[in-house]
Amino acid sequence: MTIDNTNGGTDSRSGADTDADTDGGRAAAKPNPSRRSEQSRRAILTAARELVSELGFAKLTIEAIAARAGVGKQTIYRWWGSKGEVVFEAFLALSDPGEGIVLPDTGDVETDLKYLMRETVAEFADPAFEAPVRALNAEIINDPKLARLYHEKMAAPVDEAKKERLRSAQRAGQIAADVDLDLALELLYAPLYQRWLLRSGPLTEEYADSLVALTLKALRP
Amino acid sequence: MTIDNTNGGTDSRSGADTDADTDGGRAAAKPNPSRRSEQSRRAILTAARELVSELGFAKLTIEAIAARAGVGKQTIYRWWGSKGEVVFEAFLALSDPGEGIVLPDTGDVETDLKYLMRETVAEFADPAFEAPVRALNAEIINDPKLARLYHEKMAAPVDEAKKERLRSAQRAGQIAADVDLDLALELLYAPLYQRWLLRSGPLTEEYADSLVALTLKALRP
Amino acid sequence: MTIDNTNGGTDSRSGADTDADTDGGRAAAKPNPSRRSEQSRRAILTAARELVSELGFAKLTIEAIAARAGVGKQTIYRWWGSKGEVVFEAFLALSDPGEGIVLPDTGDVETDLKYLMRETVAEFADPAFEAPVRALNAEIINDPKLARLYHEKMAAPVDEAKKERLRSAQRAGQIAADVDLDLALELLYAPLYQRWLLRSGPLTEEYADSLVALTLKALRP
Amino acid sequence: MTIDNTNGGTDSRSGADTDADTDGGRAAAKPNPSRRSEQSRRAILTAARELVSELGFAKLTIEAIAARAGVGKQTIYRWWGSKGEVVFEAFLALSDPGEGIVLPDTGDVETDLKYLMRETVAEFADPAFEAPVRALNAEIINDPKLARLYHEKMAAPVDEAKKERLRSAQRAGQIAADVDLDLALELLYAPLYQRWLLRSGPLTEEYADSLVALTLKALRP
DNA sequence: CGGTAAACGAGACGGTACGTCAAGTCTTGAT
DNA sequence: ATCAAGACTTGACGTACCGTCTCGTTTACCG
Repeated sequence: MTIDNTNGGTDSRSGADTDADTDGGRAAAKPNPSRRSEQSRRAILTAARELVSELGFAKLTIEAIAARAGVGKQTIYRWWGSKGEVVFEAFLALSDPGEGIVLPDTGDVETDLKYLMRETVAEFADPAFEAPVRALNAEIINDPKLARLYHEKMAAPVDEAKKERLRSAQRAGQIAADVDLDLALELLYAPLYQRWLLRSGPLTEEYADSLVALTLKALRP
Repeated sequence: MTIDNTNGGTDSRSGADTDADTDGGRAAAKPNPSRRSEQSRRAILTAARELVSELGFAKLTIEAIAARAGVGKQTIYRWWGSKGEVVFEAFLALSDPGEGIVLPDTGDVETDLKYLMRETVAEFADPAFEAPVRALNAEIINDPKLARLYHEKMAAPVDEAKKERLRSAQRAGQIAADVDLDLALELLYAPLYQRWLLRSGPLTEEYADSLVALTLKALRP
Repeated sequence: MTIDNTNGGTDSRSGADTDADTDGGRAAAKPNPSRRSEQSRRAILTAARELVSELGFAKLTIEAIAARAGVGKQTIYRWWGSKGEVVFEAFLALSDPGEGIVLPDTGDVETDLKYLMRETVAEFADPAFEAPVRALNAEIINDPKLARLYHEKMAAPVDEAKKERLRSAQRAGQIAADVDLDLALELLYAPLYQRWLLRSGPLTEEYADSLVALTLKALRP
Repeated sequence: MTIDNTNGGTDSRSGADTDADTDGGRAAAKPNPSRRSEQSRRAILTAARELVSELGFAKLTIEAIAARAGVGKQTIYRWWGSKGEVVFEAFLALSDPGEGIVLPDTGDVETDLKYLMRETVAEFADPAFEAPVRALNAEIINDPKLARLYHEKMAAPVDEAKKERLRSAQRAGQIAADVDLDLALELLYAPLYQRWLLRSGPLTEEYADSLVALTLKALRP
């Protein structure tokens, strides 16, 4: 984890709105982040992570998080705006890779993509991954703010690494130079993700291979 | 979301299920579907539909449905196993097209697909469509049973129509004959759906066009 | 203290009130007393009585009453407006003597009053009596509604019995015929009650005797 | 209500107490009264007084006092043991007459007492007097320590002045020489006080007059 | 007269209880 | 027997204060 600044990351109030926040007269209190207990923060995040795995997101309660963390409920409400935010930050802390992500590059884009996609299929089959990620996605559907955070903090770094691999393929002449890489990524991953998330079909390695093959046909120069 | 009730299924209308069930000694009640009040059923479904649009799924309550429908809570619990089931059946009743769906076929698959995709983009931008469909998808994520029902009752017929159009394109030599049409459909729709559902990017007509163009490149003979 | 319910009183059993209340439009719910659970009511009252004795009124909580009574909090909030009302009704149920109170009448008013007053002194010294009655009085000070109820339901019958004894003394020529009996009663009891309630002095049998002697001097024909 | 704090008393000014206390090893802090901020003390007392009038004692909170006084909560907890103590000292500071109280003495005890009692009746009717005094009395009921303090610091001086007037009447032969003046005072005031405090009856000037007349009958030589 | 320990304002903390809401179950007439 | 109505137990909600515990920041005493 990178050294934290005052903001701390998930702070919901620093939302999309332009936080000039001169506070013309709002009654709401503004907790001072510099006095925040790092110990409590970590205990809450840990408890949240554990409980999501144990109960699933829907059955998770703020009270249970507070109890497990040995923390007053107010300490949660003071720093997070919803159950979703807590859980999201818990995931964020977990998944934070620290530095850059580098994907394998054997020189053959098809080989590498098939490897990546098979890996993703395997990951989706892991029950420890399943519950929390489903929970997060279900929340994202109904919470634009969370969606934005998710894409900024969690998806973007990974996507950037994948696009870097595609750029390398472009340089190698394996993919057309004028292809929109964002679109290309969606073509590759969205079908897979959707099958898993919405259970619209079986997820096998063969499926992953077919998907890569078909997509690469579209991307070829 | 909850495991299940005695009924064993969401579809309350399929009374002819496996209801041989002479019940050897279980204490649980077995409501007799033949005595069911059709009027109450419709009032509940209508109330559910209205309330999902007004409040969203998360803020929808069984009590509110019962109140709006002028119905006792027990009448809902008697025939449905969860909030999700009620709402799903409400959608189902709404979207039921009765008979087959036929998509336009001008002879040029690119034209037709672009039209279809632009139409989908427009539909996704309609607020009246937004709330309930997001709600349904959020539930599907965490409820395999609901997912199965959704794909069987709602998605399948539409998908079949789309595949029929692709088959027509295959016959016209515009799409390779050996393409897996399910996969093709996913390539086309999953990126669009994901952008909307998970808010991973802007949804424009240009995007739809690019998506069709790129996908068709993959499908070409 | 609390606003009020339509009933306007603590005694929930007196359904025959003046309940003209056609309800012009208030949104508040009106629970139907005929469906009330007598078992829960009694459990609540019993728990309240016990807990006041154990903890005192100030440390008594609605939650504790509900827990001890094996009852949901809502069931308390549904039928009573405040902690004070519950406790008051608990006392009321306890102290209800059913029928009329008759005080001893030896023919000599001084003897009888001294006996009565000494009895009162003894009662005040009983710890089981102390906590709840202090609690009730403390509430009465700040709650006019409760005060009215107290005087109507609990004090009035006892006072009437005492006045009857004084009337007997008037007939016997031991007390002036034109004395205001309410005032006489206050002269007798208020000093004693105040010493106990506000702890303004020691409560002894000698004090009771002196008080009776002095008061009777004032009441003599 | 709570037993006590280290300080041992409500009167924070009596710094010279039993403060030999060299403290052999207790960990508890001993705030040094000489460093106490007189400004904060006054702000707290003022805030307490205002807030009791505005909200009543029950709804008064330490936090509100601290906020209104512009003071940290700890500053209150450092010097007082309970809400009751703060409020009591606030009253005490208010009512402190500085020096001795002298009551009118026209030579006729009945005239003077009726005047005094009517004045008391008027005082009781003043809403500014009502809230805080009721609050104080309600606390006294459940707090022996507060009761003792009240009688010592607030009641005693006034009672002494009244007894002085009665002594004067004894000297003038208007009251029997052997009358217990404490008892006499109670006979006079307790009925009035009780009517007001427990709302047991209307408080009028006529009532005050009758009370004086009847009591004097008991006190006559 | 400058250093230092206290008291101070502020407010975050672990808690308890509040009064409300809804869940799902159970009971009572009415149809 | 199902229905509308709604009281019931349960449990979580989000809020208000509790009394304790740091935080810097004055303040006043003492060396």
